[in-house]
Amino acid sequence: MPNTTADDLRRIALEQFSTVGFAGASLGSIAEEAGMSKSSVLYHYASKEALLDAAVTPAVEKLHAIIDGFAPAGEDGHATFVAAFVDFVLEHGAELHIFIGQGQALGNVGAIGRANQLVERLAGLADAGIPTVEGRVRFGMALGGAAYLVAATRAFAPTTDPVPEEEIRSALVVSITQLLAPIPPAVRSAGGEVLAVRPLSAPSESHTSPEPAHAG
Amino acid sequence: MPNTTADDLRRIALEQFSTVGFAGASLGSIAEEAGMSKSSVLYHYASKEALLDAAVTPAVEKLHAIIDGFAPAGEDGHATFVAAFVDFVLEHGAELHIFIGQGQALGNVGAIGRANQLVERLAGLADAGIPTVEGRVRFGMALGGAAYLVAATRAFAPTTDPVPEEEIRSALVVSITQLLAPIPPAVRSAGGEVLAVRPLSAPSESHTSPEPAHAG
DNA sequence: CACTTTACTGTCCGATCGGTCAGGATGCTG
DNA sequence: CAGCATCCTGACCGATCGGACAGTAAAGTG
Repeated sequence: MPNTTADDLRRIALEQFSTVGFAGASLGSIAEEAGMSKSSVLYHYASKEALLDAAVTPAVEKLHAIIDGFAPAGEDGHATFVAAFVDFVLEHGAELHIFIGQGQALGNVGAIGRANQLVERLAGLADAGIPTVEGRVRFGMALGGAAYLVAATRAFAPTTDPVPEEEIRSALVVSITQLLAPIPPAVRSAGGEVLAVRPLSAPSESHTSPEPAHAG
Repeated sequence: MPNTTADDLRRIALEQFSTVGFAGASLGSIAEEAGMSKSSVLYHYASKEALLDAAVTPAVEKLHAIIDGFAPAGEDGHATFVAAFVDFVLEHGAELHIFIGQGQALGNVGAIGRANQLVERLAGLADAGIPTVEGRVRFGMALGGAAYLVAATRAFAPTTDPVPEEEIRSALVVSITQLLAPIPPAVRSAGGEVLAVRPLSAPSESHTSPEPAHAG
């Protein structure tokens, strides 16, 4: 039953919080877009913060599951993790935009605080599992870059002509996988030049397949 | 003369706009941190928006110069551009955080509107100069990822132990350069697997040098 | 000295915000 | 029918915000 009034409000609030910020969006504007009064919004959600929490919680839980799935790294070269993460980014660009831009200021809101912890945990996993600073930078660039790319695409979408999502998805999977693949020190010159990276360990079908991988 | 009251205000405002958002920061809180009254802030800057504009303008102009320098792509494989961009990202993380998180909502403010145009122009250059969607995704991931990485590092800095900036700088330069280097279709398998990337064209000293490249 | 400029302040104002509250309409249930 | 829960509303309140304005203290400047 995803078509209730409460879900409409969550959806609308999510978009407004993402575009104009939590402080910038007002209960009145959310109510207006939903075609109801401010009082009605406060009937469904006890407060503005409760609305934000509800709007963001599903994405946070999904992200939690994805990061849980990251721990056993190895075997398939993060292929499952990357696919799940890319799907997540493509589906929850608005929430990511909120985490990135306002996570610091809104950390006292339950779900956002949890999202911050997830980011820190992911950073901790990277610190523990990736020996070099360059590797960790690549890790952060890959994940953060994907998040930013989707957020920016959302922001500037009306200007540029649309690119099929599947194409973006596979490009993201390929690029992230490449960035996550460790660079063997042997193939780097003394000056630090990257001379080669090892081939992707993911099978060629993995980023050609039209169906997304589901994480939750 | 960068130590005037007006510059203090710009600095304080920039940090608050970045962390709690433009709508979330108040002239009162900025005045308080500056040790003066709200009226005094409005004496130096005609309005809150004017303060934002002044706080962000130097970074926008620097970014403008950097992007101008991108147009003649080729020769050194974007090495100059990448070095300048990385320096910019490291120096102006707060402004980038504002552009990323609030550029959409604050586009009516002059400098931020110009920043948005710069992003669109950069995207346009990528669209025109990079034939494949994957290449454009890599381009966006490289630049956006670097920006996000620095912004996130700023946000979560107090938790993690500091990494020398030079190390991050060189890692960013290496990774971005690699992402910007086109993937010759020849060395890719039929399934799309990346089998190799061409070596960096930048000399090995370029990302080992302790002095940053200056763009303006 | 008088005069002007610079830097700054307290007070006030209208607007907007999040949130409370009492009540209206509708529909289900006995 | 009465009784009750669900959904929604307008009116209202205190707080906060950006900003206008008159005025003041200090520092030049003739």
